[in-house]
Amino acid sequence: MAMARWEPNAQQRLQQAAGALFAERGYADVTVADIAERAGLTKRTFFNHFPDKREVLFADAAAFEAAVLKHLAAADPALAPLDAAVEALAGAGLSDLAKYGEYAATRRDLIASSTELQERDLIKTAALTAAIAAGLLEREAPPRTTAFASKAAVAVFIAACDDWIDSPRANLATLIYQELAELRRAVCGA
Amino acid sequence: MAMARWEPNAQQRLQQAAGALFAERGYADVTVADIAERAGLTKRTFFNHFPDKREVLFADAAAFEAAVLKHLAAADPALAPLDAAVEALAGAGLSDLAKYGEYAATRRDLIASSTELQERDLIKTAALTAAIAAGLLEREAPPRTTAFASKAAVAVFIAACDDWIDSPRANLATLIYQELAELRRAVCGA
DNA sequence: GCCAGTGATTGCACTTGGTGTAATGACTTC
DNA sequence: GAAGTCATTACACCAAGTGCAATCACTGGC
Repeated sequence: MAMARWEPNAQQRLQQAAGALFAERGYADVTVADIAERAGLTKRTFFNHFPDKREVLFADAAAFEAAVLKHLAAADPALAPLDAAVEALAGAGLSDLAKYGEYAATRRDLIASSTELQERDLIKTAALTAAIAAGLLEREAPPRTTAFASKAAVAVFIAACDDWIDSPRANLATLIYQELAELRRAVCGA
Repeated sequence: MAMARWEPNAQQRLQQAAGALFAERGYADVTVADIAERAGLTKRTFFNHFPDKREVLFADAAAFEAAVLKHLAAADPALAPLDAAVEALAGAGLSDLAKYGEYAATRRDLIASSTELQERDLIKTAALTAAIAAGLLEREAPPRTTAFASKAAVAVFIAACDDWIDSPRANLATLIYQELAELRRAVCGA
């Protein structure tokens, strides 16, 4: 309250405060009031910016989804649905995910520590999958194909991201195509 | 082993009360106190039987998972991981899912109406997927293969269940293998 | 400089989900 | 009939989330 009440980046400040507090005490032992207080705001203001406590960790998922859709629309029309989806994810991941840097591992561990956060994570990737499926529909692919292809692409992407977090020196695109090969082996025989 | 203490089926009564109330007024407009009252119990007792409000709709997921694992352990060791997983899901689904009958559609619509319930549904299928992956590991399959094969099998099973709900006269096993063929087409080329 | 307007922030009261703890009730066993 | 067990209950409590009205900071017109 001693500070000026009108600092410009409320949303971002809340995200940073939440990230710091979660890293210190864990997700469950941090209250929304705590987060707001560290950001110099109030609980009520937190809920003006985020619909619930979990969402503060998933705010940029929408931007990533938009990036994937943009890459998907720009992908070579000759590509098969699965390949187009994988390429779109790779393209968006290379630019969008690189900035996460070392924070990615912390974030992954944090999500893994709370079933609440896992649930939110799952529904976010489900939304991404559905968006990709819709994007594939624009490419004259049959609905069932889009459903399976989008799910497969996202599964490959997530597996590759996990690989990348464990060894960040590797090239994400390379990891993605390795996992894609693994998927094809698992699904269509050795 | 006292069988009849008070009314013996508190858990079941709570599930039925919840199902009825959710069908009447929707998930969001029913409170836990409402459910408990209709079952002749208290809010506190509800939370003695279910860890939270959503879980009352997913109580039998554990039994289904156990059934799948049993079928998986009994599957032909010569089968490829994906085929073994699909067969296990088909076997468990045929016996366990048939008694849902017409309630299956209501339940699906209810879950579709609430993001809270979708999240819980997603984490339950994720748990099932992980269990299947662990079961496949027992069959000397490499870890990455088990991850992708279990995810693919569950995706196929869910797609087939959706088909079955829309046309319950069809044979679930047939639908499953049709969707499996669709998946292979989507992942490994036309 | 004064005044109205806009939008972010806040205070407050309230509902609901969920938990810890101690007490009560019903039923079994000795 | 006393002791013991276990489900149920009462009660108090915290945290998430919402609706609503009141501020606050800053904008522009005058």
